[in-house]
Amino acid sequence: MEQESKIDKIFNSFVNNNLFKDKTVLQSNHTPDNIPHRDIQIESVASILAPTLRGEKTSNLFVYGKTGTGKTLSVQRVINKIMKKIKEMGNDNLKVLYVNCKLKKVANTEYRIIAELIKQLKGSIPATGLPTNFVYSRFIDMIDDKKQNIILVLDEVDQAVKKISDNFIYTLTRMNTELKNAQVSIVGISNSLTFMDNLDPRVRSSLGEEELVFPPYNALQLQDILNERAEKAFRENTLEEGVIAKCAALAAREHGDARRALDLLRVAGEIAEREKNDKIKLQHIDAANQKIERDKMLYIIESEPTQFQLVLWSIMRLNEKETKSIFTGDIYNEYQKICEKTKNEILTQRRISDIIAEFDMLGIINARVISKGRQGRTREIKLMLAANIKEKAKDILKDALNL
DNA sequence: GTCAATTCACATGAAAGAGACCACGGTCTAGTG
DNA sequence: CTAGACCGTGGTCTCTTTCATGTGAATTGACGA
Repeated sequence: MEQESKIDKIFNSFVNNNLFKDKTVLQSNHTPDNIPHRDIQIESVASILAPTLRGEKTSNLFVYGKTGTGKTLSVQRVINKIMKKIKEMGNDNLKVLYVNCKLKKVANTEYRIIAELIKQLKGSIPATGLPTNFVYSRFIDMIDDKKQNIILVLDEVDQAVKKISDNFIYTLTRMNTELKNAQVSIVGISNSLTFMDNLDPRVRSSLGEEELVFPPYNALQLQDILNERAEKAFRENTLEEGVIAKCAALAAREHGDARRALDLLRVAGEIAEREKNDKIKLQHIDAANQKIERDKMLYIIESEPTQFQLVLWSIMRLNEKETKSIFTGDIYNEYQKICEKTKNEILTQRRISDIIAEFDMLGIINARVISKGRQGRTREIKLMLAANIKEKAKDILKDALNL
């Protein structure tokens, strides 16, 4: 991995000999040496997790913050430091297990989360086919075979809880009572600030022994971050005046998402490069902003299952025909017609209702539940795709559905 | 005109089924010594 | 005798159906002024 990134570095600097010096610095998997404006948070995390150095159990920690506020990065930084320190001190009674609950393949269900944990302990467990309790006890056996401390980092727990239910966290927090030798501390990381509120009180009290909030970056802080990275990423004098400020301003509007800011800068660079410009200009940022939005949407649409695409196609057709609002019933009728034409199986209205709700979540449509009095209750739906995306999306759907 | 009851067209929830996937253990078969 | 092929059983996982319940305001119809 590390070798590969080095090779990338070389290739990047030779092949595109104009703007980028090292594009990897701007990519989302890059781990910077320095995390600006997060000193307080990092210190807090460090002081909370410090007892592990003496082999004590730490309080469970819960970290909130919107995407791109450096939560994962900061926690990982502290943990790396701890591991290093532990190694210096010469004991190996500490293990850190990190699971990202958002990654579908890795951890979409209780079973898979535990399976992933076991895998990280160098154990092997089949991807499916075993009873969940069995996997649980296997995990407990594995960590309880000697006296040791386990730090369990659950990234994006809110996703897992939404998918599974909160009693799996409860089980995890309760695990200590079953363990004779080992001790487990849990670090939960969540994007949602309200996540804790609708949690079982038992879970809340045990998981939230310590809480830490990562506030969004403001535009100035984002500028610092961007400046630092841009220096490594680009050759000298490739940034036009105000480019960084603009990136920062745009990203600050998106709840201070640093990852977004870096993406903007990188994509802007790529666009400028493709245009054979020797400088990144302000207009490239705008183009990048649009492109990111557009690519994201199109990618989502493309990778959606057939039934979802059929529903979206129905919505788009209605959107063209009708100038008035669209309602669930209209969509279902249109959808049925299209299914018959394309010889697809017709799902029930109940299901379509859920699919529509999911499109709403994705931001492709905007659905509002309204009551039309005697005409019943329904969703009022608006397509939220910009005109240039719409055309492209239509092509994708036509292609995917053989229309 | 006013007020409460009614009613529509879905929303929203819970539970359960279908079918794909997989592990495990047992049985069968063919190849080996 | 043993390795591998081939079941049957029992588990998970995702998508879906079925059944049940909820809901907000336009409409209705009774009522009184």
